[in-house]
Amino acid sequence: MKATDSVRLKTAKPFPRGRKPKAHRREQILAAAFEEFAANGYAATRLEDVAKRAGIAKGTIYLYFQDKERLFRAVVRSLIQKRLDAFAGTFHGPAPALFREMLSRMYTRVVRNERARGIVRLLVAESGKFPQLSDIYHQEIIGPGLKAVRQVLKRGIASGEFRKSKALEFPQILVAPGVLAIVWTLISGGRHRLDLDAYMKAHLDFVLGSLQKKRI
Amino acid sequence: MKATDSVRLKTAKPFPRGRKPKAHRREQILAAAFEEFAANGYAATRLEDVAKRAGIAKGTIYLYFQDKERLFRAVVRSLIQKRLDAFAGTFHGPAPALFREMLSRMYTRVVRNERARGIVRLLVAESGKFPQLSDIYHQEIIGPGLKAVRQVLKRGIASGEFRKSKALEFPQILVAPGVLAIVWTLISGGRHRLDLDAYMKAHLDFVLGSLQKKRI
Amino acid sequence: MKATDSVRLKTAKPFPRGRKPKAHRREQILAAAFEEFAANGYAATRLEDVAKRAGIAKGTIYLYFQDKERLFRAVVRSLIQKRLDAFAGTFHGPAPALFREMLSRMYTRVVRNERARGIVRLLVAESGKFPQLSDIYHQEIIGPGLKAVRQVLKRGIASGEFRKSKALEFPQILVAPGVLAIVWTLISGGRHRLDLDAYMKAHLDFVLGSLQKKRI
Amino acid sequence: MKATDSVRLKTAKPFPRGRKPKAHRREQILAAAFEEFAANGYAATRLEDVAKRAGIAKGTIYLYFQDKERLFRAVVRSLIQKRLDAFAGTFHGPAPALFREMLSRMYTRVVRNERARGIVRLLVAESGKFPQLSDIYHQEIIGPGLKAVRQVLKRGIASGEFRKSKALEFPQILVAPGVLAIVWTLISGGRHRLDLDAYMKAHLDFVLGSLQKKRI
DNA sequence: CATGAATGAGTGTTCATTCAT
DNA sequence: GATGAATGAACACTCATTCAT
Repeated sequence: MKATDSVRLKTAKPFPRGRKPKAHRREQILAAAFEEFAANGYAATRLEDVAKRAGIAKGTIYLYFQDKERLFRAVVRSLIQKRLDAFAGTFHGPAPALFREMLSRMYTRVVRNERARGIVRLLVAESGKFPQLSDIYHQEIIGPGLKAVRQVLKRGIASGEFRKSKALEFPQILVAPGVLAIVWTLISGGRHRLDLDAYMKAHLDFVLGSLQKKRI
Repeated sequence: MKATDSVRLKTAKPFPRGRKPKAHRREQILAAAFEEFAANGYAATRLEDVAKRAGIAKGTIYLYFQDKERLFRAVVRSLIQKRLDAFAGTFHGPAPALFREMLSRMYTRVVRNERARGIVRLLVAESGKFPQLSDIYHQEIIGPGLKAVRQVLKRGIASGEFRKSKALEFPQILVAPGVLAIVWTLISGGRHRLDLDAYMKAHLDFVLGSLQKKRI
Repeated sequence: MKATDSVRLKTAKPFPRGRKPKAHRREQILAAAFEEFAANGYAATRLEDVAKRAGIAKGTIYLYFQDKERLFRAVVRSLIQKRLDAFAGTFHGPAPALFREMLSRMYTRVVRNERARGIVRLLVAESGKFPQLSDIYHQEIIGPGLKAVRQVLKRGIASGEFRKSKALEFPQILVAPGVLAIVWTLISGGRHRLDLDAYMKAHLDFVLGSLQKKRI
Repeated sequence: MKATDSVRLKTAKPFPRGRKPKAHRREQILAAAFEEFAANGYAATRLEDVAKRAGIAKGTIYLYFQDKERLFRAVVRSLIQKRLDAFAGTFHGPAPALFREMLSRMYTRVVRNERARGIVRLLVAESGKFPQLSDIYHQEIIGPGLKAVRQVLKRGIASGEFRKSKALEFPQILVAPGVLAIVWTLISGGRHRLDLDAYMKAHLDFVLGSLQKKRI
């Protein structure tokens, strides 16, 4: 069972009319809306489809959100609730292993995560119309993420495991193959699928190959 | 003899007509359409705006394209007319220099090129609705591009300048920072701008750092 | 000598494409327009199709007719140019034979004539929007036609060949089967075709059976 | 617009929303659509006018019908719900009286019935674009109707009241004056009105005059 | 609270009409 | 005269939003 998108579970509540508790209804709508927005983009998403997916009536959405745009903003906000855990600080071990662990998490949580890819699609597709979208993500996700990468890098340099690298200035470079994999997956739609296991290995190999001091 | 409801005729008012050469009109529309589609996405683009941008009337579009979707497809097709020039084959020099040149072109032609970024935005945003979109790009651009990268890599390995690398299997990894830069630029909209000169240097530095055999 | 080509005096005919004389062009358009109007009705007829059928450009129509409605009216007017020849007055023979001849002409010229059926279709379809359409036809065709029928009937009664009949008041009744045949043909579109020869015979038989005094 | 029959809908009430029982709404639209289609033909009918006549908003139509064409087809189908009752089988009396009764019904139900005349107008005007239209009517109305006429004729012949007639083969001929009256009424639009009472008498008189064996 | 029928502004598309060539 | 590209009003159809139930 995937934790990623629990929305598809058509929870078989035996309630004939018994509605879910109100707090849940809002989440229900947000989840459905996210899937629709991520799949079709803002403009092409019809609230009717969101309602259908959420298993409610069209008008019900308006009991929880003023209009389509507010719903979209709420979706965006709802997506960043799960913060990155302070990573580097809690891990004690060799920097390469740390980096490996970090990448592994990135692939599991982001690259392989349909929900996360949907967010990236929305970011790319809708940041023109909704600039705050990217602002939020820069502040909440991208910034902290890159900071964590840089910390690992720093630690590796400090410990002598890594050589100095311009990547300190642009930690994006270290994770870029992951981003490419996301974009690739988004675009290909399954027709030119990457072997993500091998790809991640190559990614790690390549990055460590550049960071680590070479044998004699 | 009078018709009962001849009322519907609201004679159009005069406006300069047929001033542009006909052959140019189609390109004009394609260019305007590309800008609108790239900026707003397929669904959110109004043909009226395309027409306005092209400096023509809404109906004129339909003289050149059957409908909105065909216009979109035509735009997509028009974007790939400039083929990648056969690159590696014509260049004779050290592999690192070749790679540097290749990257430099990628940044100039793609990353720094608003048109190219627009294409990427369209690919990400619309490949759900228009799968052929990505198929075309895989075949025409991405495939040949990666092939070129792999050739350079191969040549470097053959000449002993590069060590063997898993990147041979996934040449994407070598250019991934460029892709990230594109996505970054698309998302940021100018608010978190990358210093592309420094970034490209870091990219090159990093990649060569991984590919090249190290001095003692 | 034809009146048409005696007028050429000034114009040295520099026509590169050698167009037909102008008078013909108008007829050409009218003919094409009639076919389209009769087939599709006024509203559903596109001037582009009329032009195509006439083998000319769309704009050319406007050199001969102010607008679609005037074209339609001109078509209507053009259709009644061939007057009914004064029929009963010129024929001298037994009334039944006269009636037979009259019906025969009706079937040949009207019922079997696609053009005439097209006119009927237009009358039925467009007389709501163009009331004058039927006025013209009442005056030019239907009225004279019925008058002729009544004359034959009168003559037959006067000569003792026919008995007195209420059909004198409503001569329509005598030709009604012909009208039905027209409507039937218009509606059926070839799928429930009437055997018009047999049908006309039955029509004549029936009408004469009612008009003629019976044997003992 | 036709002032003739818009009278039926007196729903001038500007009620905001959802006031009518849902089941009724569909009939309401069908009725309004029929009147518009019958008056203007398919192409010239605007759905906005249908909506206005039905006292609803344009979009509401689309809650009940997929598009204009489906609405049209539904209208056509709705028009044939009232079948001809099995006529001849239930009537026991002299054939002439039976025929008189039959004609009387025809005039009351069809010739004098604006709705029925509207159907005929649609048949004539739209059977080119909608061939099924006439197929349906042939099967449901015209065929059974003619069969009934033929039955009466047969019975009269069997009882010796009628003489043998070619009309057995073409029962259309017996009712043709009724069809002519419909077409006449459709075309005239009230300007050359037939005296239908007298006309029907003449029709009956004429037909019986042909069918019945004559005195001595 | 929830519903979903109803609304009507908005957009894609057509086509009568114009006019530079 | 003849052309047909260009125009823009008009109309079919969609969908965010409302509100009586």
